Amino acid sequence: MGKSEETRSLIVATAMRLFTENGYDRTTMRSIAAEAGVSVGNAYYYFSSKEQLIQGFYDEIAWVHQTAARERMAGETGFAERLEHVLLCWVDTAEPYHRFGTQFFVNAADPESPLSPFSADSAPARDATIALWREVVENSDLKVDPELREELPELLWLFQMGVVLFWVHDRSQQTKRTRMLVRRTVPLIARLAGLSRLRVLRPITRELLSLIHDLAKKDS
Amino acid sequence: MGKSEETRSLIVATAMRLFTENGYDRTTMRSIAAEAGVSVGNAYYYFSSKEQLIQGFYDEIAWVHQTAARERMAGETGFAERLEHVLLCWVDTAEPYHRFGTQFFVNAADPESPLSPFSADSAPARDATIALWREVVENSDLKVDPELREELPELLWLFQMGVVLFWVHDRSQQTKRTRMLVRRTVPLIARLAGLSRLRVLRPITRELLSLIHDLAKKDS
DNA sequence: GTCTATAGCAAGATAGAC
DNA sequence: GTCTATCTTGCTATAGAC
Repeated sequence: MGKSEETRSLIVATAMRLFTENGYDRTTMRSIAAEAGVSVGNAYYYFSSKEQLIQGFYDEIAWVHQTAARERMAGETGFAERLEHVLLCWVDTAEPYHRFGTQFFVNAADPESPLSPFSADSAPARDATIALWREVVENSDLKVDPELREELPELLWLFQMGVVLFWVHDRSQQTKRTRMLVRRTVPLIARLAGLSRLRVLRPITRELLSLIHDLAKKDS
Repeated sequence: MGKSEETRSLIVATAMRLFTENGYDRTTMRSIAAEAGVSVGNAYYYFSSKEQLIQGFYDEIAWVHQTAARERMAGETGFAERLEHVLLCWVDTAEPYHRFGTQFFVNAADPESPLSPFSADSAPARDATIALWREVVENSDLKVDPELREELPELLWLFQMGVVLFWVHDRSQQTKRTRMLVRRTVPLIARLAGLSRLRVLRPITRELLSLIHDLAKKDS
């Protein structure tokens, strides 16, 4: 690891520590620089803004979650069970950062921000997560409309974003409410996915898939 | 209108203009004050922060939307039609502010912020909007499980928040994509609501209602 | 209670020297 | 790559006019 890399990661690590200790807003660039033993200008040499420091945090949490989730659902074939494992695993992984994590995800809500989960910059992280969801579906015993099956990983990623949004607003102890949300919506989703082939629901399923397809088009 | 009211609305109007022209971030309190011909101190006398200026914007847009929406769905009894009217009416009302509106809704995403649609400060505006949704349901010909009917206004408000979230990220011309989303999800929602009494879906409906009920509890 | 003027702080960000 | 000095801007404080 060159000097450059070293300074960079020193700054990130210091920032993460101060963020967890004092919160995002109350942690100043000055204090990060001072604590890391570098100048403010140097910190800005590596990170073009305070927000940019957050990307490092995202990548790490995503990485930890994916490894833990794969381990946790290994051997399990029930779709609902796999779904629940992955989501609860995320809640567990993110738990220590909940206090200041909210600040982070607020910044991520800005569509212009490279930190947005929908942004081009987030594409690698997003794709990696969707790949995880594809594994959830493919190695499960789920019986579902083949076309829906194809779209399911992306839809589950979207649902995960919804869970994150709920989690951000969750003020209960140990984010119990988010856990409840997960535990009780997961069976509903699994049930609905299974029912999607039913005669009465078939047209709704098709129209939903067609809509998603049309919305995904880059033009229009 | 007294002098106080006049100054207040002058400041809001100026701020709105500058926000639309230059964006939220690039508009400084100094420039707002200068352009409105008041001192910075005076601006802060009326609005405790730059964010606070946004609340005025919210209130105005909500007011305009509600009046226009009531007019637009008057006489219409079809549930899906009424739903579509109200949502498309919102998209129309918000259209001129889309460019900088995103900046606003980002601030609103902060759960700690009084600007959050879930905050206590937003309760009056939220209740007014939910009341509008209650009218949508009640004066329609919708046949639906009575318990679901009771919760429907709040659920529709939540759906509206989802539409807003989509709208914020919508970069298409005249927010065509959001309009498409509305036009095509509305029939699905109406259909699903109607089907909620079906034997296969009944348990799902009940469980969903029970979950919402439990999540709404303040404790836990 | 409404408003001006001005000085100043804190903190994010930048310029330019080395 | 790194630093010091400086700028910008949200926000506060004060003192006083009407």
